[in-house]
Amino acid sequence: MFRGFSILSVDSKGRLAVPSRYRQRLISLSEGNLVLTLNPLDRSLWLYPLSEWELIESKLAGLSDFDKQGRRAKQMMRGYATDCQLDGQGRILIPQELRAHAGLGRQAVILGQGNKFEIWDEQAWSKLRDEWLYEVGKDSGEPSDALKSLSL
Amino acid sequence: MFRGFSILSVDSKGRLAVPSRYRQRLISLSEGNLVLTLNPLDRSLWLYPLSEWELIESKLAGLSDFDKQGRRAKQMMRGYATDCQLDGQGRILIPQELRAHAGLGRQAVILGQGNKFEIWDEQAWSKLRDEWLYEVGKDSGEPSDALKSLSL
DNA sequence: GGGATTTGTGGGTGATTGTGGTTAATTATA
DNA sequence: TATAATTAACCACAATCACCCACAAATCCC
Repeated sequence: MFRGFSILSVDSKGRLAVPSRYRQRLISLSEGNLVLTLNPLDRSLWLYPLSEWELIESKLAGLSDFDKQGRRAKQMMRGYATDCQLDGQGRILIPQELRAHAGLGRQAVILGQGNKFEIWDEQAWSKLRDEWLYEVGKDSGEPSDALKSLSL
Repeated sequence: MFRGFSILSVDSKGRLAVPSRYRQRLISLSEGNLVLTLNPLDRSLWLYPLSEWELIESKLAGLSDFDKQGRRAKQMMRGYATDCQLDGQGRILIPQELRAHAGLGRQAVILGQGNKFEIWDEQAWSKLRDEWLYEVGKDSGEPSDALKSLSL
């Protein structure tokens, strides 16, 4: 399971270095074959090892086309799914289209999220984090049932 | 279960020595593998033995991505969860980002909190403690039902 | 109380990692 | 087919980190 946080730069060619602590695992999981796609729920990207992506793909195939949310998620994720490979320096190239969707500027944040990574524009991410911390801290907002019962 | 209190210094590189009385236990629990993440409820950090963190992670994995609050909790807790290892001197390195979240200066406080440790900036902690003692002393705040029936 | 040991703190150094750039290959376009 | 644009492979530098050693303060033990 992937976890953890890094700030990385996206260079002028749209390349992003995957933090080295993950590389070995990515190589042994799928020989460094990765799938990058958009996150249909946020303005960010998801990066899967190929083997994990294949599981996702079969889950998506199971979603009914008559459920609108499901259909859209399917379209987005599959439609934008891009194969990529770690280069010699452990970087991936993020296609223009996907960079635009996530609003990726010079600095990006990469978050380990279990079976995948999530990639955000650095500023967008800090904004989101601050807002969330504020919400949670207010201590008046209504936590969802799932959260209320969560003991950490 | 961890308990107790220590004041420790954070050196210029952001390292913090785990009090030696805990080290043996941390090593036997998870070979000195620890996970440091942010405490979303306060400006402080949580330090888990890896084995304890894995329990938390599986709780988080159960939250739905289609529920916004659940998704955010997952992103934040997992995203900031940083693997660390005790170094030869029994220290951990606290990443810049996490230090910033907790406002960690030169002196830190580490509190045993059951399945984890809580790490505070020393000044922030004393302030909080004093405020809390003052609040409770006033005896006017409304304790929740759960607290009212608590005998300590 | 005094010596020995453990513990916390600080710093130096070499290896690793992230980043930027250059050149060659491939693909697309005119 | 030639040219432009894009992508891949390669190299080099700079910042960071892990590892090591050294010292001082606290603690333990006789």
